[in-house]
This record gives sequence, C-alpha cells and structure tokens, in this order.
Amino acid sequence: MSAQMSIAGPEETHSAPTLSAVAKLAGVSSITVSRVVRLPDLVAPETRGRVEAAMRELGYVPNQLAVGLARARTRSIGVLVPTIANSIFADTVQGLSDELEPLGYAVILAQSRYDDAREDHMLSALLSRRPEAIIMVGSPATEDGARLLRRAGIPVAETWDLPAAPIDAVAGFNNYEAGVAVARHLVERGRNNLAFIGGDDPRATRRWNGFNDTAQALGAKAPRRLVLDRNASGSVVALAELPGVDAVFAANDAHAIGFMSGLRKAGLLRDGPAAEQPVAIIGLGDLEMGRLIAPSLSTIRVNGDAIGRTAAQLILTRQGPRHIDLGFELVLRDSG
Amino acid sequence: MSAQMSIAGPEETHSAPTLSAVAKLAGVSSITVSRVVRLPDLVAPETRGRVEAAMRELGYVPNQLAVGLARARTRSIGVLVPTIANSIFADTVQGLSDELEPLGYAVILAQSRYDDAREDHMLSALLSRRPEAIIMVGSPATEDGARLLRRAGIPVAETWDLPAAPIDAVAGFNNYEAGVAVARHLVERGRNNLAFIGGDDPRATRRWNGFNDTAQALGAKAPRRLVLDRNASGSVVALAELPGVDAVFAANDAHAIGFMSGLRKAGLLRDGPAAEQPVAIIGLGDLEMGRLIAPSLSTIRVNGDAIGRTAAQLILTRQGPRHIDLGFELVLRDSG
DNA sequence: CATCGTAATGTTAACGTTGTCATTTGCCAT
DNA sequence: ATGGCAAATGACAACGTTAACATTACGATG
Repeated sequence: MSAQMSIAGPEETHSAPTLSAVAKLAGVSSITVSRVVRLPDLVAPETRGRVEAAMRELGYVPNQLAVGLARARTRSIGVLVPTIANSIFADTVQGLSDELEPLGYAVILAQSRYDDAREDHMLSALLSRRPEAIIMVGSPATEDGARLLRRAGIPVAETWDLPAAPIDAVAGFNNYEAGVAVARHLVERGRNNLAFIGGDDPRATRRWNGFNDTAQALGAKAPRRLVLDRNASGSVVALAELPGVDAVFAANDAHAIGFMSGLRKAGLLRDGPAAEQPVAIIGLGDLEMGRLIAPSLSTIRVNGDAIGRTAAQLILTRQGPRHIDLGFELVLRDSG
Repeated sequence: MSAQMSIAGPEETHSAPTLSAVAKLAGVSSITVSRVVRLPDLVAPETRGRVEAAMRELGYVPNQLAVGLARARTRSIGVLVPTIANSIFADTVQGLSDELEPLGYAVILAQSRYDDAREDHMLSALLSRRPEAIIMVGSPATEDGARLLRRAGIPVAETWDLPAAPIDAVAGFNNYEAGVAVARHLVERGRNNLAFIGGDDPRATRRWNGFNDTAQALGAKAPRRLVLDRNASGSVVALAELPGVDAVFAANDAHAIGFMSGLRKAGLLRDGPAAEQPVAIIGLGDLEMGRLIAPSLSTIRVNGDAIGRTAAQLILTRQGPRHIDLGFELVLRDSG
C-alpha cells in the first residue's frame, strides 16, 4: 500500500446539499434554514413546514465541519488507547462512548500501540481535529506529548492510573497498590517463589514495583519478572523460564489464562481450590471469561466501564473533584 | 446527567494559534505558512526556517476542520459497530485503524448497540462529520439508513456478512454456510438433539437458518433456538432450558465458554476429546481464550482483523473486486 | 395618528484554511 | 538595454455555517 493512496471517489460527484441549496428550494434565505434546524421556535410554522419539506427532499445533513469552524465547538472528543483489540480497554471506550454519544459528541479513536513516537503523532493528529477534550489511557509517554496537551487548553482525562502530576483530570486506580495486594496475599498464603509476567508499559511496571517491594519486605525470595509480548499465547510457555515458581501475578487476565494453559500442559493445575494449586496464579482486569473457566481465575478486578464513564463525566464538568480513584478489588477464586 | 451538559471550558481561553498568528510572528503572509506545511519546496530555505521557528514557538497545530472545509477532504472515516466491548468486532476496528491511521485518516467510532433507531441516528451523526467513507458491521437495519448511505455518495463497506444487495463494498463471510458447516459436522458425528444459542441480530439469524435447515435436511431432530442477552453469563444457565440437548452451536465464543461453564457445573464436561463429551459445543470467532481453556473450544474461525484491513483497502480504491468473501474455517478441538 | 414593540426574516462578516490568480524580484539570453 | 522567465511571495475569494446586527410588517398604545 503506497502512502499516497487515498479514498476512491464516488461515481457521480453530487456533493452533499448545503444550507443554501435547501434555502433556494424553500424560497427563503439560508439563515432561516439554519434556524429551522437550531431554533425552530423563531420560524413561522408555515415557513418551517416548507423548509422541512425541502430538507427532506434533498436529504440535507448539516456539515459539522462548518458548524465547528463557525462556533468553535466541534462536539467531538479524542480518545487515545494503546490498543483496542485487547479488550481490557474496549470496556473503557464503550463506557465513555455510551456516556458521550447521547450528548451529541463524536468519538475520534486513535491507537498508540504502546509506541511513544506513535502516541505523540496520534495526539497531534487528534488535536488537529480540535476535539473539545481528550481522554487517554495512561499519561503521555513523552514531555512533547504532555506539552501538546497542556497547550491545547482543553480538558484532558488520564485513566487506568493515578499519575503523580496529572495534566488535568484523572480516573484510575493505584497500580502500585494492586501489586502490593497481590504480593501480600500470596506471601501470606505461604507462597515464596513469586514471579510477575506481562508487558513493560508504565502501568505494568508500577504493578511490578508494588509486587516486588512487598514480596521482599515480607521475606519472600526476590520475585522474578518476565516481560512478554502482547498476546496471551506467549505466556503459555512462560513456565519453562520460571523453574521453581509457586505463584504468578499476570499483568492481565489474558496472560493469566495463557499461563494457566501452560500449567495444565505441565500437569500443574488442579480442579480444586487455591490452596491445592501447585502454582497460584492471579490476573488483573476480571474478564468475564475468568469467572467461567476451571479452575476459576483469581484476579484484581478493575471496572473498565466505570473508568470510561467517570472520565467522560470529568471532562463534562469542572465542578467537584478532578482526581478520582476508582479502586480495585482482589477477587479470590480457585486459581490462587 | 442533563442533556444540555457540555464540555467544561479551559481556565484561560487561549484559543489555538492560527496560520496568520504564525505568519505575523514570522513576518510573512499566511499563505506562505500554509506552503511551509504542505509544499515546503516552494518556499525559500531562509523563509522556511523562520516560519518553522515561529510554528514551533507557538505550538502550531493545523486546524483540520478548516482544511476539510476548504479542500472538501476530511481525511476521516466513519466506523459503525454494534458494540466494541468484549467483542469480536474490536479486532476489526483495530485492523482497519492500523491500516488507515498511518495514511493520516482519523477513525470516528460509533456504536449502534444493536438498536435500529440508534443505528440510524449514529449513521446520520457520522455523515454530518463528512467522512470520506463509512465502514460498518453488517448492513443498515432500516431503509432510511440505507438511503442515507447511498445519498452520501461515499464508499461504504459492509462487513461480517455477505449482503445480497450491498450498497457498495463488502468484506465478510457467509453466515448461513457457517451454520450449515456446524450442523453437518455435528450430525455426522452422531449428534441428534441440537440447539443454537446467542443473539437474534441478522447475522446470528442467518447462522441459525443454515444450522436449522441443514440439521433437518440431514434427519436430525428439529433444533431449538435460545435467544440470550448480550453477555456471556446468560448462557451459563442456558442448559436448564434445553433438556436432552447433545450439541450446541453458540453465536460466539463468549457464549460458548459461558455454556461450557454451565455444562461443567452440571457434570457434563469431560477433559477428553470431543467424542467423549456428553454435550458437544461449538463457538464462533476463535477467541484466543478458546484455545487456552480445557477442554479447548471448537469454533468457526473468523479473522476479524483481516475483515477490518480488507474493508479499509476496499474503501481506499475502486479497482479490483468490491465483494470479498474472507471465508471461515471449522476448527475442531476438544469441545465438539 | 405617530410611536413603539415584537415577530419574522434577511445581510454581512466572521471561523481557518486552500485554490487561483496576481505581483515582485533577479537573472539570463538575445 | 530589453524582453522573457522562473523563483518567491502575496491578495482574494471560496468552503458551509453561525453571531450580531438590520430590516420589514403590523398590531397595540397613548
């Protein structure tokens, strides 16, 4: 695919009808048509009827670009996520979009793919669309990105984390404490040989830090950390690289389920309760799947949908607290 | 939340710098700045340097709304999906977005939530942003929606199905034949008491039709159809409503895994191969999870990522075939 | 009956860019 | 010297809409 490639044109270029096309057909001026759309009470019923008929006949759809230019309000918001296919963030996009779409906002979606340069690029591309706010997972990875957002002078919501120096609003949870909670639970249950598997993005790293610090403080062996690529299948073979491990914290449920599959192949998975598992495994995210499989997956539950809805509300108003900790919950099931 | 709610304003309203703000600072006219951005070769190196410095100093980001208005090319595409959260469609959005973002296109995302009225509304909202193309899952549910798309005069890609009378381009697979393949497989393996569980959207219904027609043609008992709400948990208890069933086709893998969980509780799930399962279960989508759980999930594999990429390519060009059948594949594992 | 208010409609100038023509240089060939 | 030409830059009108002000018609008011 060449970079000059562009959208194919329609067979017949009948460009969309404009306000003045409708006006001409209805025998009024364009501003009257505009009023029929926005302030129908100001237009005489008889005139309004004629205009509405003309709009229907031509299939008039207002041009939001022009509206946005004229009013300096685009009714759109930019959303930046690392990836959308990895459903942990899909819930958040769904949540914020359910909150915003009924209000007439369009969601402009961009993916950084965990790539700092691409993140900056997408941020700038997003901003060039003049969204009224930006919602992103995490914080800008570079100072350039942060500066871009600050200069834009629009509400910004950072999510899925609690950054120390946020740009504006925050809707997330404490990733470090999540790691602490998991390590404490595992060590208290007598596990001694811990490992952390997952990505090495900032949020995963914060979980690792909490996990590592706590495990060592409580007297367990120094945990190992295995950085895996993004798809769960990689974690199936992780076991081979962790000889002697008796408890694993996975950065997300997909990795946890992949690792469970590896344990099963190695004959190290029991159908019984957590105490009987040769290797305990705890995930993060609380995917619906985790509840349905056997053994059921213990996990740090994070409400991605609520994060999205909260972020939406934060950018809709300046009242009230700007930094919201949605918390997490250690949900214990059969895996650890 | 009231409907009049709107984005909170920034503390200090320093609206974004414009072309002419940069021009003034650099001591040139706005058109020269415009050329530095688009056609740098036309500007003398010395001037260009001054302009670039001014752009950097002001943090200039071009206003794509104005560009779009002036050039009648918005470099954006509208994407309409039923839902984005834990669904097979996230892969498609990821795929098309990976294809389109590097080319400078913005993805405007909208969800219909399987609601016909909302779909029409979102279609119209999308079109008001003047996207250069529309990619949607399925086909417009109403004639109004179809008319809207046809009148827009832009490329339209319908996906995840092979509509009989498509508006323009198609990237999907034959849902009816998927149902046929599953029914044939199950009946040939000696299953006789079949059921179909899942939603009742048009695509699921087409799968059901193929499934039902084929099962009966091959002499099995008339299959039952159980319509469930959208989340997988509903399918956990589906078993109770299907006494005597010995094979189930689920409209997607999430439902299949939910149903498996119900089978497990009922003691009707074996760790062995498909032939030993009291109740065979086959899903659709080939979620990574399905491969990792035990027993592993048999499924109709559909490449959602390829659907998205293909749809993107179809709207980027008019050459070549406009209707692409990406096919599907019956992947047999331990569940049925 | 002149004045005023109000309902209904219209005019004009933005919004920030780009396309389409100028215009100003300086230099080269004649 | 002089016309011609290219390189560099600029003026101005679009693009489709809205904000702010202007105009009309007409019945009510003193």
